[in-house]
Amino acid sequence: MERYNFKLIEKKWQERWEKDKSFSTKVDKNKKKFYCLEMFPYPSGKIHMGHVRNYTIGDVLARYKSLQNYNVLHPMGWDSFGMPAENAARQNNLDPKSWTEKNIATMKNQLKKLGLSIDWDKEISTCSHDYYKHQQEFFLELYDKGLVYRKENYVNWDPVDQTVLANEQVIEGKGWRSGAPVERKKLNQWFFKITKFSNELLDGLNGLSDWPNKVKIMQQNWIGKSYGCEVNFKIKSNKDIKNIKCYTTRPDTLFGMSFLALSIDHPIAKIYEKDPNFMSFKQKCSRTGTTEESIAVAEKIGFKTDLIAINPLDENIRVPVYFANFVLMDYGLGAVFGCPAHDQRDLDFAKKYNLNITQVVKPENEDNYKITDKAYIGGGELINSSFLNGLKVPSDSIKETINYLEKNNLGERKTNFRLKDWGISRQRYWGCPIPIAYDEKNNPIKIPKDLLPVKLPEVKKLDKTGNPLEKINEWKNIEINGKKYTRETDTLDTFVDSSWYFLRFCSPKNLNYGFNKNEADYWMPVDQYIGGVEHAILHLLYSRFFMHALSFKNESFNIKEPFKGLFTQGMVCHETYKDKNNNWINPNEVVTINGKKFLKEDNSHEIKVGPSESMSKSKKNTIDPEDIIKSYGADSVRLFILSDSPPEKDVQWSDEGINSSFKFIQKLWVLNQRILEEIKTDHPETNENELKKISTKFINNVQNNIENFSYNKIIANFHEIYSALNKIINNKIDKKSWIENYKNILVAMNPVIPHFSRECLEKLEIENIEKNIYWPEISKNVLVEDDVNFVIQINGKTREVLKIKKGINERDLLILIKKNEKINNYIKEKTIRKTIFIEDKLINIIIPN
RNA sequence: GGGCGAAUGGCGGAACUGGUAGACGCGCACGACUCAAAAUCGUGUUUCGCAAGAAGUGAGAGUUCGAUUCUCUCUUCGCCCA
Repeated sequence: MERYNFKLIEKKWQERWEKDKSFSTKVDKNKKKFYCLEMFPYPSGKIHMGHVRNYTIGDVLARYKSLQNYNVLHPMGWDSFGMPAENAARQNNLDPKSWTEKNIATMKNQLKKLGLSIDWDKEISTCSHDYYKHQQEFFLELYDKGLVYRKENYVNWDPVDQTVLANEQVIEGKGWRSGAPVERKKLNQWFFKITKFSNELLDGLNGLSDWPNKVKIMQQNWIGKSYGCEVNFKIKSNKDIKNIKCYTTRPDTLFGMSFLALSIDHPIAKIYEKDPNFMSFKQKCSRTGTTEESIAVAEKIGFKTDLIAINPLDENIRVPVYFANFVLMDYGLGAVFGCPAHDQRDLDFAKKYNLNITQVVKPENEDNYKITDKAYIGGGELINSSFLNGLKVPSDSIKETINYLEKNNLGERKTNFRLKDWGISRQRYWGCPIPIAYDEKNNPIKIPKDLLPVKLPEVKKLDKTGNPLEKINEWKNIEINGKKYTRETDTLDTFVDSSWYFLRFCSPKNLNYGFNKNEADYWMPVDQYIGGVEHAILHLLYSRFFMHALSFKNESFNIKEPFKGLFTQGMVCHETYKDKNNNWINPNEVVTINGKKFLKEDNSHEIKVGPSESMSKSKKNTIDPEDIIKSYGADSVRLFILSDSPPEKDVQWSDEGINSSFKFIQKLWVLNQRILEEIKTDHPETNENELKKISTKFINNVQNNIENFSYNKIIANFHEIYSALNKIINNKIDKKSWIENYKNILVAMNPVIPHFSRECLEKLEIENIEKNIYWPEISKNVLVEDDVNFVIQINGKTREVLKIKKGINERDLLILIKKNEKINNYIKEKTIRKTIFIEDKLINIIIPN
């Protein structure tokens, strides 16, 4: 028999699809739409297995929905601005643009070989002028709405490379490339006012029923709404400071207060700037990075002022005021009161500076609880708190304290958010220029719309340090309406690029605006968005914000939630290998002999096998999809990447696995030829309905499993239908029935192995086949069986399973099973105490032991 | 430290709202074909036991006629936040 030649067949269908523009879609209001989107890739060079998994999952769904006659939008583009291009350019002396374009060409070609049902006419690339032009328009639109502003903010500064570092480029407080200790530096930066929508972004999560719960919880925690109050402290001082306001979620612990701590960026700090001791303290603080984590890990240090704060609940409690490195200016009010007994950070601080530790919460049922090295943060009842004593912590205590503070004008109930405004300035070349210029007094002006896009100047070579845009004077210095200006040299965070690309896909060629209303209204929101969980917070939150921002004060656009459904897939893992010198070894340098792994070039050199970990270049455990497609074909890869694990979990790549998928397709091909042979001889008048039954069951299972994202079970269904067909192939089945049912089976396989399925469908020689390929309607009554497997239990243990006609009642059943020798051995000579009877399912007979 | 989730054969994993635990695949074993091997096909494969049977879903309890599924405690691991 002829072997399945995937090389020829996959090429044939990919060319056919491309020629026929099979996946190109237009707005069609008579059809239900389905917008299926996978997170677009960064063009880093080649596709990796993570892409293969992501896009295969999406493609199965897109093809399935197409077969169900949805109008499916399934586009692809490139998240093509960003640091890797810049780094590669610096290292290899080339320009980011051509590096990026080359990568896009390579990866596009690779994606095509996977046989994805993508509408390539809608391809976009965020680094192209016709994309970022509209982004600049949006920036200005948001600017006009008051959602963009400029302020001074701290950044991670690498003093050696003279550059700003992203948080992930700071490793243990040092610059990732230079290794120099990172400093805090203040820069003027642009911000999106995401906090304006804190409440909306939080509440909006409730409507997202097709999102994984864990992602919603992560976003909820990130937004971090807290209920507390602002407390006003009177200050005793010889300076002109009368009071300080603190934000707290635990006003009920006020009686345990032993100090007040200010951020070094607090306005009061200005007064101390003449004090050299304070300045050296500030200097010390600036050596800590800007991330919350680095601040949390850093040693807690303070600078004692001459101020004394008075407890608003009892003016006899007077405590010192410190500046402290763990207080952040942009959370709350940049000032907190310290209650060491019930906050670990405060306890560490108090021990260091010998401050009082007063316990004010007594845990329930523990009368002699003592605070030692650990702060007590649980509930209980208030003690040592004067008129608040006995209140239940935290439920009553917080409420009552705030009531008291408000009544006596000592404080005010406030909700607070952890979410900070989104800093969008990046001191980088390879990004979207910010459409702003400055006059000689450094006042920003908008670049007029008719001068957009502000194009990036081309550079042939990047210097090793600093931002090249600052050095290109002919670009930087401009004239607008005869006046001289200097351009903004920062570019936009690439998260901005990806915050609206899904909207651009609706009308990728629209020239005068980022999208066309008609098309956006039809396609949006994305019905199913698929990508890695690593974007669960930032990318998804920023995209949601961007849609809120576009909808804000806008009567013609109101799409606040861009992603109706979200699915987060797991990673692709592989075993790791090391040689005797502990060097990582790539899987394709390893051979297996008698179940042991050896170095390929030297078969006597055994390899240490490490645990399976997510594929990464640093551990060298990557498998190149292109190699795999070349030797096994796209359908085998698609089949395997879905088969072993549920898509939301990690999957282990293995040679045995891909090999078995390949062999399975070969087996399906052999089966296909046998069926074609079988169909040639008609057996009219035969009343064979077994085929109808198994095909209906198969389609039903596949359908359910696609809709529940149980893609691994679809592959199990494929194996089941294979063996079922193998069993009945020699039954006398009439030709019409064969063609109809087998066609339906092939269609149901199509989303996963489209080339194979399409080729087999062609071989069936059905007239006008193209129009006949649609997801089969199944008649559920075919699935209804006359007999059921009835479970007979004795004292809760299954003793027998009987095939019995449906609808039997308990009495008849008991008569029947008494005739069964095995069961009767258990129950004869015993009194039946009780029976539990569940129709068509189970009987449990309870007898004395 | 907090939040979320997971734990089932040698391995990846099935088991719909509590009702036959281990679908399907990998691996392994045996058999067929072959001088032989590969490939292919067939059979078997939770553990103990020759068998009848018994035990069994991380550990321990609980609810129930019946628990992988529900409740509580604990252990380990993963992810996110700090």
